[in-house]
Amino acid sequence: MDENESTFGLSEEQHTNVIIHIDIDCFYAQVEEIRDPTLRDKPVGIQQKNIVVTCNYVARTYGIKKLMLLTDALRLCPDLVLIKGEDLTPYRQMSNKIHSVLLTFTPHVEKLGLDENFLDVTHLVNARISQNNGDDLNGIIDENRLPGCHLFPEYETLSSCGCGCEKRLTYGVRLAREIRKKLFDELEITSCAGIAHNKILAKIVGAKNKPNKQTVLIPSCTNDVMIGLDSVRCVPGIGQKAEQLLNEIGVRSVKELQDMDFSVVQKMFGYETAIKYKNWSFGIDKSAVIASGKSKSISIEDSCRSISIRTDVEDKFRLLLIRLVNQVAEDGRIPLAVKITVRKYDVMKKTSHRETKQANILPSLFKEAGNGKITLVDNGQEKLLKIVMRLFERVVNLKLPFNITLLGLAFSKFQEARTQVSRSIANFLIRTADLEVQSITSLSSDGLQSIKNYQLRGSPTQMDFDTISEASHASYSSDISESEIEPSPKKNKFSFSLAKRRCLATNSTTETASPSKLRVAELRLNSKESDSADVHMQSIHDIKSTTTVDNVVPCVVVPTNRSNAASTETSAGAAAIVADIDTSNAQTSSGHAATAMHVSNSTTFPPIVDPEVFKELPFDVQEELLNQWSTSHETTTTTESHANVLTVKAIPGTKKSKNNTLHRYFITNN
DNA sequence: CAGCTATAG
DNA sequence: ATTTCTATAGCTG
Repeated sequence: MDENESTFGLSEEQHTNVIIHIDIDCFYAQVEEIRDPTLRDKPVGIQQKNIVVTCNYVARTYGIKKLMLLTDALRLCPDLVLIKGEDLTPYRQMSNKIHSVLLTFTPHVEKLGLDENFLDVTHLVNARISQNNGDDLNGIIDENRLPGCHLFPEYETLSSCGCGCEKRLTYGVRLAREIRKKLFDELEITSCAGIAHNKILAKIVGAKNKPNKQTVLIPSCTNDVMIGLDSVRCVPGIGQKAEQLLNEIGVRSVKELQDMDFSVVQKMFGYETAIKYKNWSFGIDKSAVIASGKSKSISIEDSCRSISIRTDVEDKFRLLLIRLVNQVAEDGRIPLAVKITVRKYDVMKKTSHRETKQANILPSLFKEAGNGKITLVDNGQEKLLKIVMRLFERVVNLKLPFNITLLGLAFSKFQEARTQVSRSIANFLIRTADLEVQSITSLSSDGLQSIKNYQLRGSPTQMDFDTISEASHASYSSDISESEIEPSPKKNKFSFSLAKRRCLATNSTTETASPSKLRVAELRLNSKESDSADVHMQSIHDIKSTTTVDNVVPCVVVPTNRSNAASTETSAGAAAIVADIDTSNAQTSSGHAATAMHVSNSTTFPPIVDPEVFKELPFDVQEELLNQWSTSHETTTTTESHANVLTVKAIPGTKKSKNNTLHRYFITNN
């Protein structure tokens, strides 16, 4: 079979899904018009620096376009009302409200920027079809005989492909109307919608009729839409670079991309990208609507003419930091990394070059502020600013002249705020266990997040949770001024091997009887697999598929996503692990502190918990902890320790032991 | 992992 | 004169 036909050919894709793309009309301008309704009949431009980034439709009648220079815009329209829009806070807030409204229809809502969303309404449509069997529908044409409702192509009398897509899309059209109506009724927001059987087509077709209109694509006319696009650049996902490359070999239209030899596309972009581009050119898009979760980073940046002295840099960073911390405070999660962005002035006509540096930061810089929000601790701002300036000095040599045209700050690696329980876990662990494990963060009941965040941080002393990170850090870093920066990954790796060596040594000499002195440093469980050989991360998937090692494998207890019934319906994996533990060993002199064990029937403890300590806790705390553990512990592994940690037999059953990266880690380190 | 690029709004 | 302010995914070392 010809690959071109089978993989990229026309009418390859099924029409079984119904996707709605929602695009808010002139988003920034609408937000401003809602704040000040007198703006509605005036030309309004949103200004960032000396650019009019967007404008309302009145302004567009003057010929004002997005990203137009301020001077050009004013020349076209001297009466243009300009609104400063450099701070995106009001737009972000409205964007969140919009997202919330959309979520009342379906959880399958994917954000694209502040003003666009994809909704996968397939399940809603199917539910309606099965409920009333389509009896209340007269078909897609009738459904579109309402103002603002369009077909693409407009003249088309529906030529059904016989797959039932007409009925599905008819309900999709109706849903889109309901969605847009709700946005208007509740938020006074007008929007455009595109309805189609995949994301790319929904987006493209939704732009056919604007503003405050909606358009549904007749699936059999997919190729008409694609061929009708002005250039390959109009295909969402094909950006400037790809367009330029394609133009260089004479490919400008979508049709020309369709007709390109696949091998040529592959040579230019690689196999995966070539497949995507080829498919897109035919209007085929197999990507799913991915529900947008919380943001993975929160950033802020400010461009400027030129900053050439250190104090100006520091002042700018301080202002950025204050604004950024406010955003993070609202978010409620605690960032574990900070990143700076610097754009140096250069006569580089190339891409506006940005340099970034990031450092890990300690969660103790933040504290809870109640109502799910957080704030900086008392001296947190100065400490952060110090870190930021140190990062800056890694980018810019202050002894040489410099010229900065943009500064940016970002927080990332978010962790759920410390809860009462995790605090108490940390506290009793620290005070009681001679095990030198200092903090366990985020043992929330949110399973997935727990997996990502569950980490054992190395730290040398027993102290109170809140002060420990600073003190602990002193031992990692010889540089005092760096004391708020978390050990970098390299340092972590370093300290880990150090710790390992130390515990081995300890072990073989005097302290054999005190195995819990093991320092577990920076054993992070990441949710993504990494293939690099020296990686010391272990994804939960790896662990789940960990198996079959015929001998003994090092393990660490990890939490995982579980239902609340976990204590009774213990998974096979967890049961196997617990059962395989040498319990006599566990309860006696060595290794008990790091051993998973049973308490009262089938409840499992994390290995680091001393049951004696546990019994001392208030009953409600006990209960909460047990509940959390039962919902979050499914699979079990433990660090190898040649005596410090009890070794546990691997889970028998699955077959991918070679892909066990944790296992590999120990092998490469031994 | 950190840092950079491409993409999108 | 590809500029503004963000956010994400993917590549590379």
